Amino acid sequence: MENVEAECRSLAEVIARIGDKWTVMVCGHLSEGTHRFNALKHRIPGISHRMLTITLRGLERDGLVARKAYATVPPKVEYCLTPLGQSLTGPLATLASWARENRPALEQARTAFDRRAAQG
Amino acid sequence: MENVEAECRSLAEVIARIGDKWTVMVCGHLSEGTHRFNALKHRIPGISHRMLTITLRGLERDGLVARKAYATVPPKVEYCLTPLGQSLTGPLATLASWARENRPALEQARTAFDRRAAQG
DNA sequence: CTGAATCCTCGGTGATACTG
DNA sequence: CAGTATCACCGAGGATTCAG
Repeated sequence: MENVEAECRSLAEVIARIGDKWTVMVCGHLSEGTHRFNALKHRIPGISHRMLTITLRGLERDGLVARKAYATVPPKVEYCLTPLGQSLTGPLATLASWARENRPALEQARTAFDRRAAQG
Repeated sequence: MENVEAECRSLAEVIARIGDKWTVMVCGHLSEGTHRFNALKHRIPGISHRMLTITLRGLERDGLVARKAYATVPPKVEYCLTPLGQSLTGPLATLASWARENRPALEQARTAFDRRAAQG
């Protein structure tokens, strides 16, 4: 790594964008394919109606998610990843692999640290 | 991608952990090598004394950063990445590359979206 | 120089109700 | 079914001060 400064800034930008509470979850589920609003809401435990709307708006604004509304009654709106959004799933999967492989190490370090802190 | 559910959860965990305002910055600079507290503080524009302390504590707790204190006057404390922390820089660099390559597309999508929203 | 504690502000988030 | 608006809450983060 030579130009750490520039890498850091752009990385920090992306992390700031996708680092909120729900964005990665939404992206992950949309990487499976197109989903309707309520389908997403049902698949993502704990997300509120409002936050799903906001999260999808943000992703749509950044060109990562495409929204398709059908003028039917009742309304039907489908969301899917754009090519740009799909290109992000690769790097995210890399990070996810690291996460799965190293989660035990993280938890072990955490409990060890807390035990040391508790004892002094 | 078959098991999206599990991948999502572990990924969301890591994102939640490193997705705060300063962690990636600190990791990035420590990936260059060992640094003292004030060195980090000066290299990371805008970070407060308090937040640098908290961020480093969190990283140390998770076993990503090692802290070495010298019993001198004045005190001298050095921070560096652990092997676990170094193993994270790979996936992060992948994400950083994506960020640098696609930042123009993101900004373009954003302005286009905002223009559409402004006009109706 | 490094770190801990306190106070305070602000924005993200959730609950709810209403609209088309 | 999908989206918007309003209110209230809570915690992240900044400024400051004190300690070792």
